[in-house]
Amino acid sequence: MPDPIKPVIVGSAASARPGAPAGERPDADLLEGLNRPQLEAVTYRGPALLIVAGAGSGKTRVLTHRIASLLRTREAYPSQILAITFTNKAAGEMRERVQHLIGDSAQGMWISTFHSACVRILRREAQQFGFTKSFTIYDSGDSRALLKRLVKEHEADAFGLTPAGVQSRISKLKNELADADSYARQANMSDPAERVFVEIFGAYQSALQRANAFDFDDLIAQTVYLFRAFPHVADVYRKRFRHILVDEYQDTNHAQYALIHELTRPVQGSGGDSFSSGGMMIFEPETTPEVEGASLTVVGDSDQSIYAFRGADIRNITEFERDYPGAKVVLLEQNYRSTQTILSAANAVIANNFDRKDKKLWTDVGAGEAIVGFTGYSQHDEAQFVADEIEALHRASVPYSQMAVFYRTNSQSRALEEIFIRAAIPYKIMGGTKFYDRAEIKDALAYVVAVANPADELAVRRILNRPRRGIGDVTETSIARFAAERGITFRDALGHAPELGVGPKIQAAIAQLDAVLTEATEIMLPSSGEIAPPSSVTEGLSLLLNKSGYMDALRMSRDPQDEARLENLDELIAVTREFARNNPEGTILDFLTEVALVADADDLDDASGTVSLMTMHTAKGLEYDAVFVTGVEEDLIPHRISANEPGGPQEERRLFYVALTRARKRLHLSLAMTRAQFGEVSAAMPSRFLQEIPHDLIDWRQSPGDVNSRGGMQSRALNARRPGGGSGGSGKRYGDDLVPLPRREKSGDIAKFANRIPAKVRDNGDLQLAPGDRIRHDDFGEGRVDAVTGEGAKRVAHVRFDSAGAKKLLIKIAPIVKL
DNA sequence: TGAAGGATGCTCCCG
DNA sequence: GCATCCTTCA
Repeated sequence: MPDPIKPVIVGSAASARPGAPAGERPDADLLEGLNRPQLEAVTYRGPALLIVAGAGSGKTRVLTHRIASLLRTREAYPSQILAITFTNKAAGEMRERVQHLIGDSAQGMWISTFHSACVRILRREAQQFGFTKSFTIYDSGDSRALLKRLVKEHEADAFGLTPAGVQSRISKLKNELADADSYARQANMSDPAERVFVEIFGAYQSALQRANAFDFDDLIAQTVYLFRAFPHVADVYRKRFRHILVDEYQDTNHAQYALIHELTRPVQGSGGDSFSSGGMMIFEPETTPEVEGASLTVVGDSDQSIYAFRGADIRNITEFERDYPGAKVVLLEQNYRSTQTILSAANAVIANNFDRKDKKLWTDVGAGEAIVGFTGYSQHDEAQFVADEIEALHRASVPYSQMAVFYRTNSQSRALEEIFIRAAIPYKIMGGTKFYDRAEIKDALAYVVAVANPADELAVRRILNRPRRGIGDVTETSIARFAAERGITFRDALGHAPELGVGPKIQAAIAQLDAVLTEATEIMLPSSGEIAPPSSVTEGLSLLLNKSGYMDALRMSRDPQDEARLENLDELIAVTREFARNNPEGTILDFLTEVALVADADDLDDASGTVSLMTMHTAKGLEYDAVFVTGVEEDLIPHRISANEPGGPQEERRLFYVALTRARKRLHLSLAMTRAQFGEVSAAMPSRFLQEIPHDLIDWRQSPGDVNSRGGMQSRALNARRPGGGSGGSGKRYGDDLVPLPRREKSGDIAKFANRIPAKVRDNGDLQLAPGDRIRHDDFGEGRVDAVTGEGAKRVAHVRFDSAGAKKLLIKIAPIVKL
């Protein structure tokens, strides 16, 4: 069945070019070497296509070949293609691969993330609804800072509202396309905390508007709003994009879903002028002047959905066929990445999720190496093992660049780093402490923003006293008051230093800052109206940093860290030069967009011969010959916080599944028996997920049992039955009581798991539960319902289990029965 | 106004 | 264990 295919025309594909004889398709070379489902995914033509792509099943290949095929057969102009990827990096790679396939004719496609695509649209259309095209993009730090001020002003802490809490609620609401007004209508306004929240939400939104700024969530939500409020604007994009492709569809949230929905709507042909731009499409002249909706291709794998915590809605993919009737579904189940051993382990783990459709990945590359397991006494011990193993593999000529180390939380990287430095292993941390999150970089960018978008008060306030100019709270308030009285912006108030009623020294400082900003504005946004060259970004930034005294202050400082800060600023200047090189037409706005959306400085170069360290989330979409999954412990993976969220444990299992399936040839699983967190050492337990892997797949160099009994190298180890909670009075530091293993019925009994895998998605229908009801859960046992919240498919039962404690469960799919 | 020092709380994941 | 916040004092 997986036999490589000579260009075979599959059904509907032929209709794409009725005249072209089989075998002479212009895209024939693009179809070579594809297996049958892949071929179908590339050549199917129709309004909607869902490609269910298991891990490593070649979906990037399918997507790029599909795009290339559309272009090659002249079914689409490049400008009619919109491809959405999950990260900027993925977008860059996809563009490169398409270009490689069809050459320069790929120019003009939009291949980008949701956020970049929306910024592009908003920059063009912002003036439609009260913004200008030079709007600022607030990252989560910026909105946090703004909310902090608002929470303080509204004295909301008295109601238990924190900036972080408010921020995450607002973010969730925006992902659901709720705004302050619509939320207020259905909120319980008799609750004072709720009332204050609504006030803050409203104030936050109007502050953003005043600052001519969007936060991350707004980029999507406001674009949807724009399309809905101004159909003629939406029509422009509907006519333009005839083929929309979305990768990682399982991780889209409701707002993103709605955006795609808006874009794929048919165009109501109010004006007949529209056909010129879509010239390739042929319409029956006698039918109504309506352009049919764009063709939509989505690719996803519900087993790899790992962003529910930030609003991703797995139903977008599971209900695709309902949303797009007549949609074609193609399943890619052959894995080309991993060995059978790795796949078997991953399959066994994910099979424990009760709310999934069964799907089996297979490969024909053979069993390969056993999975290597290791249990360290401490996280340093574990890190040492990883380092030793990496060295051994390197000596066996596995390049460093083909090895990666994953962990659940960023804080785990520190121990690894320490050991790697000592072992002289070249490594690089992906993500983590972000370059653009550093204070000095944010300061520098705030200077640039103050020039590009003077309405952005937050940015101007940020640089007001950086470097120290003796401008404190008092002065800042008088500037704000002056601005309010005169009805001018905060930025413009800086130009009136003598009228502010402050001391002469401070007047001079303000006037100096104003002069620097004005001078930089002339460079980056010349008043003559001509467009400054991209090199003006470098020029303007250097001027701002030098004439403001920012650089000098760092140079004079005796704080050793300030030297590193100077280097970072040099790095930023280098980034602007690079930007100018890559974007001959780039403006200051393009530059700011790029740095706001490319959050990590890691896109630089991966081929540089270093081991990659990253979180399991960051690992999505990547692959390596050798993978080390570290910290495979309870409370880490699954993470402690996930236990009380509906669907949390399942999401953690999917995350672990994603981590395992990144490995091509070698997989290492490691954990530590003790882990230091918050400065204190505590005992750790092996993750329940370890037990879900068939035991004969793991070769334990040192199993939890070994560490437990201090070297009794019996392989009873992990799988051994534990004496029930017994503490066997050992005085040893790593005695039994420190390392209780998760409860287990019988050693080696995989069969137990088999009956937990239902053939289809579990569905309790509209099971009714009320407070006081008793229920039984497959995993947690019996318990009593305390409350029921939510509506429809999202109803959640708050259950107090007799032994497992309080949990929240999604009533529709939880493995529960009413007693 | 700003430096120093202590108290606090936090950390799960991302564009 | 660390960064950030807050108070205190010069």
